[in-house]
Amino acid sequence: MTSPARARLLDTATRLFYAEGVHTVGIDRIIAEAGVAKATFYKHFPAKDTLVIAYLAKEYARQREALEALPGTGTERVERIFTLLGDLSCGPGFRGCPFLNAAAEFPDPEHPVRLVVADYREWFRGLMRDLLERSGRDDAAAKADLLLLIRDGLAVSGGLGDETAVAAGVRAALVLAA
Amino acid sequence: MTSPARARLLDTATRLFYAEGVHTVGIDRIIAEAGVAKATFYKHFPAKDTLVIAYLAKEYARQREALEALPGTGTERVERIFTLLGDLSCGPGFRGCPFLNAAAEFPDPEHPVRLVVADYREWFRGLMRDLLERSGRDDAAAKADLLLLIRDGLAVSGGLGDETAVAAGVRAALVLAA
DNA sequence: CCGACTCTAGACAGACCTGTCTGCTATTGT
DNA sequence: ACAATAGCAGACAGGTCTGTCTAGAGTCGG
Repeated sequence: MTSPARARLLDTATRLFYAEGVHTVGIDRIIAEAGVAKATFYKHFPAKDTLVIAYLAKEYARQREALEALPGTGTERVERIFTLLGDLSCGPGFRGCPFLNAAAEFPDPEHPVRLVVADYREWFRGLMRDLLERSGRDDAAAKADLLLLIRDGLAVSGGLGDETAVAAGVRAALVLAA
Repeated sequence: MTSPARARLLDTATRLFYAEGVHTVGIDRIIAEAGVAKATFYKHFPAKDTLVIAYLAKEYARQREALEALPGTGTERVERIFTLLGDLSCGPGFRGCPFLNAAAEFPDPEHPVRLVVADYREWFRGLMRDLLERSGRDDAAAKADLLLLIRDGLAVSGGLGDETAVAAGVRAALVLAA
């Protein structure tokens, strides 16, 4: 189903979009670094926006798999998730949340890119609420909202190289889940 | 010292940069909406980056004045600040934090734009720490880190139209200050 | 009244952008 | 063997971007 050229395009776009932003990276550069002809690119992706959406959708699926595959149930998994997020946010090559970075470049809230971002956030919020409820926490919905907000803060702080704020956010999330 | 043309340029740039992003708004549009000739623009701002930095510096000064002029001392003012931030984040025309939005468009952490963003965040963190210390809170530094992270989360959530997350963030900040 | 200064209007260069199109080659299924 | 498919290479059009430049109009202090 997925051709090697398409996969190379998506991988290259993922790397460049995340590292340098969506608007600053042009099609020419993506096809050059992917080693793909321009006509081939436009065969697989009718427009650049399509590629951006594919990039975010793939990232969404990747995170979903990663977080849902973590061991533990209920708040135990919440703790694992935030510990992992904190480590990633301080790790090399971290440049913030791909969804938040993309949203900052697409001001129109009705744009498909923004809809993927909204989907991602709703999924994360629901995951938090389910895990909290599974451990019998009251106010699971409100706590899930706060965990989502802390997640955003971790991504921002990590992307700006503020490791002490990341540590504070992880601690707060662990307290909230405990 | 500041000419009317320069002020008009900066005001127009502030409006457009905040509403639509830095890279998507071109010089031509700014000078057209400001009613200023191109040569005049390049006389006041040698390059577009200069205008971006002036935009952020002015926003920095504006927020600094606004928050430092709020009544109350210590944690009382922290509470006022986060209540205000929460209201603004849910208000009309809110499109996220101008510093975080700009940072997302400038990946190089050494870029002058990023340095202004870092300055702003350090000021906010220091303000929080001072206010907490003034009220005799222990772990003022750690709490200030968390308040900064919550501030980031408020801006992100508000910018994405997530009012419930904003409310959760404000509640958490008030609890933290109490 | 004059020289310095600020501003307007807009042409222009050079680069870069997206997206289309034409040829050509290699592979693969029937 | 042959047709269909996938891909490569690159020219091209039409637009937008930043930044420079020319030419002239208005203003104000001395």
